[in-house]
Amino acid sequence: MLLSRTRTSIVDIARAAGVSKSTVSLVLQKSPLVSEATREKVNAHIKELGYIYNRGAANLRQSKSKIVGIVVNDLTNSFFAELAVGMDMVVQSAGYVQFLAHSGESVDRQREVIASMRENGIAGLILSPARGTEASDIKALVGGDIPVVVVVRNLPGAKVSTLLSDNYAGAKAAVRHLISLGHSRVAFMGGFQDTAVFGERLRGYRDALQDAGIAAEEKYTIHSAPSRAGGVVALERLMTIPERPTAALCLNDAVAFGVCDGLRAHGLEPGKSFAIIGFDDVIEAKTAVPALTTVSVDPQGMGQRAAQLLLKQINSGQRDQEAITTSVRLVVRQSCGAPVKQLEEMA
Amino acid sequence: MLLSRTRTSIVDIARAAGVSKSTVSLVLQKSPLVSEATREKVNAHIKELGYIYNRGAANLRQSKSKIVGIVVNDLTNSFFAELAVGMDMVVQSAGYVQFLAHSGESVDRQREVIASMRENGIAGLILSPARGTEASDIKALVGGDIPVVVVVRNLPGAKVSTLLSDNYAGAKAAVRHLISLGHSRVAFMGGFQDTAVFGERLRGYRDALQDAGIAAEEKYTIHSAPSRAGGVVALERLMTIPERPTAALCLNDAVAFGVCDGLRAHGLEPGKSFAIIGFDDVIEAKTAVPALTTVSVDPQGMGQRAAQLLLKQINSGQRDQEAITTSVRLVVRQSCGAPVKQLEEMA
DNA sequence: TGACCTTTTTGGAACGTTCCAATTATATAT
DNA sequence: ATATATAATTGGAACGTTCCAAAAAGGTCA
Repeated sequence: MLLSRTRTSIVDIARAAGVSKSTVSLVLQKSPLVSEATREKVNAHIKELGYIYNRGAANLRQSKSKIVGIVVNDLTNSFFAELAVGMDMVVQSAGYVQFLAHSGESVDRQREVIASMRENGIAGLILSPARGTEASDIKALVGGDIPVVVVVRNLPGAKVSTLLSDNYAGAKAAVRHLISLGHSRVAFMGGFQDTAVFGERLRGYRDALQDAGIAAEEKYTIHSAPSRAGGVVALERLMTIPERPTAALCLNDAVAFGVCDGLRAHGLEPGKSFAIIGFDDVIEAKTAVPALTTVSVDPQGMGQRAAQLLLKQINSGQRDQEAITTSVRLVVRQSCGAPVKQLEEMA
Repeated sequence: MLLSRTRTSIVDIARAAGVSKSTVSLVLQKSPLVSEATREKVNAHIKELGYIYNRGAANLRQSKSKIVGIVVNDLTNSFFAELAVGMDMVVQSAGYVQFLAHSGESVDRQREVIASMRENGIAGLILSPARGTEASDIKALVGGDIPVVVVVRNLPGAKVSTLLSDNYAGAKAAVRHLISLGHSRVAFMGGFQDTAVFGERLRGYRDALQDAGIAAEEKYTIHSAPSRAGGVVALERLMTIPERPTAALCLNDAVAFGVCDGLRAHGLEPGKSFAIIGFDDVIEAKTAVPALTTVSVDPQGMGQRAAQLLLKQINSGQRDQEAITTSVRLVVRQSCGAPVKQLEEMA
């Protein structure tokens, strides 16, 4: 708990170098006011005494900080881990540090950790909200005092900036591609219906079918946990329905992998017996066998943009909300790939 | 950058409640010295004015903090992400917050971020070192001022506490199991030889062979990046060698999955045509097809233990180093599973 | 030399808290 | 009522910085 017996401060250096603490402060700030000679002398003593700048004291004096808070709903999901890494990159390069915490989809935990971050003086917050977060929750936590950027999951009604991927367009493009390959019985697999992401992707899926004059069968939409295990479960469900689909758009890549697992367990070959498209383009997507056709979201790039947006707002002091949707693109690989004739035969 | 026009402080509350700032401070600390009546009065004003405790100011006064630093070499690797989540859990529950950063295996970045954390007043540090980190590096950064716990990767010579998994025993058990299934040509796949983890697991692999009276063939040790993509590459290499092995212990699960991918690309069936054992037991291991036999390390539990160890040292002020190795266990699933006779035929 | 300008340096107040010693209020015993 | 113990409250210094106004140190020029 003790930070040190009492760590060496600016006045220790001042005393050692025979100058005033103000001068040492100026040296630390690389002010041009101080003469070359004293600057060197002071720097020598700084090095010698192993001085460590106390940014907390400076923050107190200046009523500002170079700390941002990042709260992510699930760090064990590699999509969000990549997102966090992207943020980390730009935050670090800007000379800031981050409190980075994992809410584990718990709004309680999220509330606590945001409160704690605020007490510790963050200058801004990036939030990938836990499932079930209300717009009013964050208003209560950060009442417009600091800029907030909400990413990935929309929080309708919250007076904050948002950075979302274009879920609707991505899903639509994916399903259009499946249709162009000749599929007409296309499922939408995975996810819980209470999330905004699910809703947007489902809408894209439906509209693509409708545009092609295909009626969207209710039974072809199969809910499950948005995870690999959930994908396995969803596939089991799918196998039981009559007029079984020949292709599926999955809520995300994790579900898609689970569906692949499930197909194999049934002796079916993903990409040959059944066409699959994922969503997110996690790193494993391209090395998996078969390589996963998916909608690429570039989570790392998204994290970078989110952090840039936040830093911009911090530095400009501007608090007006900005809503950005980042474009996505369909990456065609093997999992959707076989000629459709063959698929029809096997179904 | 601005934390607020000037956020409401303890004296604002004091003024509003008609008491002294000292009293407000006592209320905040839940001191029994203050009477019930004034406590309620003060708390009411705290709520009304939307007061936010300034922990930075308190830290300054007390020369201590409730912040820990966590630096992880690669957050996009789900093993390390789980590790971080484990730490997050106990850190948060203890009322601390964490600076959590990703070094991306760069020692430069690692150095910078640790320096930055120190300036921001961390009370302790947990480090999963970037590849190539020297013991002297961390001595330079934290000269015994604060407790440090090094996890996962050993840093021989560093005067810090360490928490490592029992790589040697795990690898040995895995190979012993393969031998008991009848395999005699066993490969060790993946990883770079300059890391401590690689060395320890390799040693376990060799000793298990030796104990069984099998000579360890040099050519059966195949280096590659410790990733899924690396596993694919390693398998390609393996396919070219004469007297091809019938089984392999992989450096970690990521490599093992890559090897599975590679086998499939060659029309071979992991677990049937070739036995595979991974290391780490990441979440996907049990849902993959075939389910991966692996050495379970429980990264989340390890993260928890690491955080507990650090907090203990912070609170006790003790700085003597403690070296813990956490035990591991072999989890037998399908990927190593088929009867050996069949494997021999196919090889 | 003194007057003036420029370059460097410097005390001291302030940021929001804690903590100590000292003070004031309240209760209890005589 | 006074004395005394106990409970509750308080002012002010301190933590390590920054920043302002002001002072000191050098130069230049008449």
